[in-house]
Amino acid sequence: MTDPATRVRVRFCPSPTGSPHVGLARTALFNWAFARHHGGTIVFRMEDTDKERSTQESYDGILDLWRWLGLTWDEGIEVGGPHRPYKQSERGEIYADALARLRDSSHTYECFCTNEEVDARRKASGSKMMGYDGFCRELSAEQRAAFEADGRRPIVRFRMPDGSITWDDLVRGDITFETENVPDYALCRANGDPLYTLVNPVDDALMEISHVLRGEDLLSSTPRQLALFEALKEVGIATATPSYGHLPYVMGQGNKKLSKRDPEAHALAYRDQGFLPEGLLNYLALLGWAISGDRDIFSLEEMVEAFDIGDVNPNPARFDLKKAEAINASHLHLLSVEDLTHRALPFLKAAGVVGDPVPDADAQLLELAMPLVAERINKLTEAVDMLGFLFVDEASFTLDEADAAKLLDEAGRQTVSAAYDALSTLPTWSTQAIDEALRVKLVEELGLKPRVAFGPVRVAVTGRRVSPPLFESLELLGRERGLARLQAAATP
RNA sequence: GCCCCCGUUGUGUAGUGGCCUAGCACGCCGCCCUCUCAAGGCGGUAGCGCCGGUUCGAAUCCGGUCGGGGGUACCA
Repeated sequence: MTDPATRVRVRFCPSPTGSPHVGLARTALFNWAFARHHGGTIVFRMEDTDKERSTQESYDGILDLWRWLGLTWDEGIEVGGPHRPYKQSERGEIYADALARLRDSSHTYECFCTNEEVDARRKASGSKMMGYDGFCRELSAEQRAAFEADGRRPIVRFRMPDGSITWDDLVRGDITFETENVPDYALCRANGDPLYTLVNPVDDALMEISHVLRGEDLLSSTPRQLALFEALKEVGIATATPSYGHLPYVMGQGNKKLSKRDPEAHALAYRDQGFLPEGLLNYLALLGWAISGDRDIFSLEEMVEAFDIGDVNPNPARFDLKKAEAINASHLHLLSVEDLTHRALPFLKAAGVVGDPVPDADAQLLELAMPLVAERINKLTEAVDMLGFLFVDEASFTLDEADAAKLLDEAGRQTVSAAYDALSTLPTWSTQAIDEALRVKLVEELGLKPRVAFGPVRVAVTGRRVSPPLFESLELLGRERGLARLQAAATP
């Protein structure tokens, strides 16, 4: 439970390795909503201590994602603040100092063991414990000298205390580990590089983080960090221990964690597919949280208002693309046509549907056409497929092969030809007039069922079986282009 | 193996001892609407892992069991 007297400070702390995962975005969202709900501060620091795996591309991708989603932060990379720098790769001296203090207070020791030696000892002793066995805890001067003479460079290990460690997890309640099950762990590589195990708690301490909301995958490292915090307080680096809350896993198909290999795991892909940030965010919020029993469409503001970390469900959540799309569609349909047009524009430009900059003629046509598709698209990219036929110049207009093959057979071409006859002398080129003329000719005179009558005409005019409404489309296309397409499709 | 977490329809969830013959949403199926596709409307499908216990009464509390997941790195 959050003590209102505690000022809330949370952090985003991604590692710039690979493309950002939807689980990472979900974690960021919950931190964001939690902090905003409590009027707290959000710190953004980049955990780039793994030089091997960190990339600039990943770093940029993470920032792009946060900006697209609108997950703002108050302190940290790009914006600065009292605890700079906010990239761990630039905080080497801070970690070296922490390490020195921990060593001087005997909370750490140097370890020369190789994994092979640890494994061999475990096998020999028949121990069930998998981690480090504490062999180097109390090394004699002779043993050290022997290792050093052997050319070995030690790593630094944290000396876990005896007893048990319990914390009241914000989403799971009391969790207890016996420290005998938590081996001494590495804080620093043999080459001197500090590890996540050290830098994450040290920075949380120094940046005065009050609440750590993170993935369940980090749950079992919490006792180690809690123990480290005690040591950090002793040596004057930490003043308080943050509260921890472990968010449920985001699972993929079957029962495995959604991995980077799964295409739906990549958060930025949703932007590129034409999801709305509010749509993705809303869906992500549903992965472990609900605003109420009978509603699942809500805005970020509503989420901030209602969010309580204690309501988060600890069960792992399966990522369901269909539901994500449905949620996104609901948000899309909530948009005004102007807003929708504005948002779809980048996709229309990128696909070459409209010019860039947008010519007046394109803008005017778009204003008329967008209302026709607004209700029938679920993602912004679908506007491209729906509207392309209106903007393409006649020379490059093509029919979808499969659709044409299916509907523009001999009978279909005759229907299109009849449609041409009905429209070629139409006095007024309007939706209503086109509607009436085609119905009289095709339905009444030829006796065709409406769906049979209009199918071929639709393909002739829009190029596809799925399109905006036919009569409106014809009106927007204009008499000349509309008739030309009918004529072209009527002849094999 | 050891440690930890989790367990409501296919999926996400609501549910904190009686309002639950378990609600909502997505999905799926059917119908209506209909110029296609959507949207919209209506209806249907399917669930408290299991076994004990506590209680007048349990999805809700307790114990056990089974199942799933994660951790067990000089990754984060």
